[in-house]
Amino acid sequence: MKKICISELKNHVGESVTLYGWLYNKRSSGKLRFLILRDGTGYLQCVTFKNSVSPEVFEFTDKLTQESSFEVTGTIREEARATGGVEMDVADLKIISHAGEYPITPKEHGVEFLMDHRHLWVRSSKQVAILKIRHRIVKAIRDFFDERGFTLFDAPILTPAACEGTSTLFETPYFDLGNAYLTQSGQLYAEAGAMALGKVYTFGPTFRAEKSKTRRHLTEFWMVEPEVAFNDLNDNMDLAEEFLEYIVQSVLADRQEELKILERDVKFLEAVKRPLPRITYDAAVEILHKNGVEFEYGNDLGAADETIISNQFDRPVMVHRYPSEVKAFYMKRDPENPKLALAVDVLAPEGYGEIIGGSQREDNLDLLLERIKEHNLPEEAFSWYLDLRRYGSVPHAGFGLGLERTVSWICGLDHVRETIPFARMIYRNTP
RNA sequence: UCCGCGAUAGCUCAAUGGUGGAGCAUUCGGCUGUUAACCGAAGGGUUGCAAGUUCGAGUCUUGCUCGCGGAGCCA
Repeated sequence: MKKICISELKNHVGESVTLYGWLYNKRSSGKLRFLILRDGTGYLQCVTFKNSVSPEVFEFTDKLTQESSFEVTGTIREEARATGGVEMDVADLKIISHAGEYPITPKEHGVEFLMDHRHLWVRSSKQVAILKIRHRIVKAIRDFFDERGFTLFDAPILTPAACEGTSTLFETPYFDLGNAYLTQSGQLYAEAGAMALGKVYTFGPTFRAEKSKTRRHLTEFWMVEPEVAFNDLNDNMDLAEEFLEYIVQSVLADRQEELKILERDVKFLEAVKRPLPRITYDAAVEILHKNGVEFEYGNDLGAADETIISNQFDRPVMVHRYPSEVKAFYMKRDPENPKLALAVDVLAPEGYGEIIGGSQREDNLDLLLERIKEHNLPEEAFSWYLDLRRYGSVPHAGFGLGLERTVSWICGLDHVRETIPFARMIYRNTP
């Protein structure tokens, strides 16, 4: 027999069906029991009258504790008073497994307690909604690139050295070859892929051993990084804005119910349409000065600065052409002003900060060698990367989008720890 | 690493230096339409750890541990 789930019930009104799931909540009133069943696809109120079931079944309803698993059979009926629009009149019920006292009650809990019970917290309705939106965003990311002729080009997670040289890396012994490091970016490998396949993207976990302790940071997070041969900075920004529009509009099209559960004000999301505003770093600094911020030209933008800048716009804003000194070694200099890098950061609205960082890459061998020396990076570790400039170097560009920051922004959350099933942070690696 | 805040029942929080309470959860009882249901009752405590001040410390002082928020760094 084909199993039916709660999300399909609108097609089964008037039928008798059997459902499997867990008890989300229960209310009782004399000879009446309201059992809220959840099965991962939705919630259903199962109404049990004492007179319409056997005494044994009615007794079961009192034994069902929160999160007990059970099988329930009954008739599906349209019901305006029910949240999902349908209800079940229970005819039969079997307990699959009785749950002990469940730690997460319908009342409020603190962050520490919930994170300690993350393996159970993911059952809660808001967490389920967030994880479904995360999945939809991941699908949008894959669809977007797949539909545009990109090839998925998986980068290694164990790497011999720093990709960018700046951040701290997680280190692990690697047989007789000394230490290996968990990747902080697949980008350099993606560049090799772009020279082979033209348009590629990497999508996988990324690791930063920085002692960051903010609502925007995880030590393990997912990043998607497209890299395109023959693209310049403008092409890169065109791609980024089309990409962001596609992601947000996909979620709006398919995940309205989940956004409602999260009480997300979708007007901020509906505004995410091309073109996205593009301003230079110089213009961004001007905005800061106009708002009375004492900002020294040449510094990188801080979190508070990003919020002030993004608050000027109703949609994500692209800030491009940063001082090259605050950016990575592989970024190409602006031919019209060598003090600037052909970099672009995309700042999400509502103070969510940087969700994309990208650039046109330095394609000249000699200049790249110079940069590696300036940054005191070990040249031999980058010899394979330099080969990309020795054998048919071309202009190319790409960017990285942080998945969890994007989910956090689209869901309107106040911390990225809820955007991934099991967050890894500086003071937490359990459960 | 630095700055700020915090730790009291299973959970969320109260308690003027003077007998540690409430709501939820649990158990029992009541209710035929509940929406974090409601009403009644019961059980539940080494106040994060260690020392100090005091006749007396959950409360004041010092140290430690753990957590939360922010900065820097970044996606």
